[in-house]
Amino acid sequence: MHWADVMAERLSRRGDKHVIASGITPSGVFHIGHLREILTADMITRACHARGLDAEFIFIVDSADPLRKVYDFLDPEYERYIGHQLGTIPAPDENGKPGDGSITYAAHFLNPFMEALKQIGVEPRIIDNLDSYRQGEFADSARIACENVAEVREIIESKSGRELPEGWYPYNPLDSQGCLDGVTVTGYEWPHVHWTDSHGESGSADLRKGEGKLPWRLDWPARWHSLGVTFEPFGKDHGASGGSYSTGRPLVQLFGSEPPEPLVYEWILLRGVGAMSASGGITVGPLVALELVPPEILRFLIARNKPNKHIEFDTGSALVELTEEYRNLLSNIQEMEAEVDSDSSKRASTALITKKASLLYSQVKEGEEVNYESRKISFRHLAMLAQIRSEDEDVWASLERGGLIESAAEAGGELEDRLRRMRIWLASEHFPEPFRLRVQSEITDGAGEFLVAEEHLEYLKMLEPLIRGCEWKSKTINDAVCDTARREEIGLEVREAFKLLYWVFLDQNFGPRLAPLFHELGAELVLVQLEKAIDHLTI
RNA sequence: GGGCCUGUAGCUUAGUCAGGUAGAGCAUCCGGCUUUUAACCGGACGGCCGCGGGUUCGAACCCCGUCAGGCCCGCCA
Repeated sequence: MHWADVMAERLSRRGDKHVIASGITPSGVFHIGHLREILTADMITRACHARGLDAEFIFIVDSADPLRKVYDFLDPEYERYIGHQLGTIPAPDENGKPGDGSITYAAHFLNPFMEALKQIGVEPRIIDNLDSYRQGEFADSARIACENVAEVREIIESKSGRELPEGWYPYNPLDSQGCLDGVTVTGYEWPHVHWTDSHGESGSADLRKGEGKLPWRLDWPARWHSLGVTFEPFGKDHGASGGSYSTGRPLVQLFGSEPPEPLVYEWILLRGVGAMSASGGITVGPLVALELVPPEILRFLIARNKPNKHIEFDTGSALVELTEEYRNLLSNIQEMEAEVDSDSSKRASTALITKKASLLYSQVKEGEEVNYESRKISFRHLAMLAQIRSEDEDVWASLERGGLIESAAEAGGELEDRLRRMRIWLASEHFPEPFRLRVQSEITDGAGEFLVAEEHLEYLKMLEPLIRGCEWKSKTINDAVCDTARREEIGLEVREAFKLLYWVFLDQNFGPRLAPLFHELGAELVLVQLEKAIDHLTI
């Protein structure tokens, strides 16, 4: 069974109504790792729906979290906002300096991510944590915490094995400047927490009005309590024994609710770099990846990997492999289905069911049939066409000739979208070099090693005038290349001729159809390079 | 110190929760196709399932131990 279905099954034993939560702090640029959090929750929500459960997916934005430090991408001016809540401070401008405040720090980083989520088919109910505080959603939990300080302290200290500092209090009031740091709680009397701050000011925070917040280890269970969360996936940082999930369990019970079902997921690692970090600036944004491949590929990245496996990712070869695997699965799944039936092993049928589910959960629209349209056209093929054909029409024509599509009309929609993204990928730094056609303007060492035989020179000498004189069409170019090789006085195998030309033009002994490539390169460029090859052999 | 996750073919891995002959993709090699879509089709090669014990008629799977890698217990998904 697919991991999302396994989880949904477990949830169905718990009840029929579920609130599936997911939360992220918008402290910096969102990255692919955050996508795992969201998509894990999204897919399990869908799996719940598939088995008739009433499940709602909510995405909690931690806008109430304070700025911890001045990250590398921020100007030192942000020093004065440390300890201030992300939903109350200004977004950085393009230089990392605090902006004019027309958009908050939290919204600045959240908005592009929301756009990516929309494209990727995830539309959760958004809950702004700062708003929740201001609307008093946490008042109940905060009151219980403040009335049971010793017990809360005991739970956290015993579970985490960590000693809390002397003045620790289960509620952090905002100080006179709106900062959460350096505030000392001096007393509590519902609904107020009294405090003094580092500026010598003192005051009272109303628990019902968001004049402060719960520290993380209480904030989390308080959300579970107020929203009735029954399931939440979280990164392994929270999952360790003594981590915030294990202290959250008894705390949410203290608030009067049952803890949600957990699911710990592993990190996505940037190949050759390590873990991604929003605050450390090592990221691949979901929007960047979305520019390069269709959204179902990114969903597939999450769907095909079990949550407890780490994922190695990059925007080059890893994306290519993923794209190819998706396509291969599309073209094989129906065949596999036909083969796997009653007489198959349990193993084979389990594998099939899991793979089908991976495809299903990769579809952008929930419940939509798997789209098989693009299965015949591989990444390699499309990448090659996109490189030698600058006009989309020519790409469609080529696909049509190859029998990969019925007609150019079929190219609309998804294929057109794929090609568009492929062109962006090609133009970017992310495109993997081995797939890039490297059209040569000199005779490379590799080509030089190949170009040794007398026939090679004869062939090129005879080809050159034909190329020069022929009508610049793929057909005539191709005829010139092949007919020349076949002439008796040359006696070169056609295959050998192609190899020769691939070496001269691409520095490798194979390549895409040569004639369209020449056509695309233009007569002038082709002739210059041919002459260089002739010169090389003549010396 | 405490805990979590991972370890299966050269690489990526499925199968572990419900024990029943170890599967796939990529790569490699061979063959087919040959006015060649680095395509496509067919085949081969390749695994003491980290290691040691135990339970069982039977273990990649369950139990105990052990080694290795990654990570957490400081609010980085």
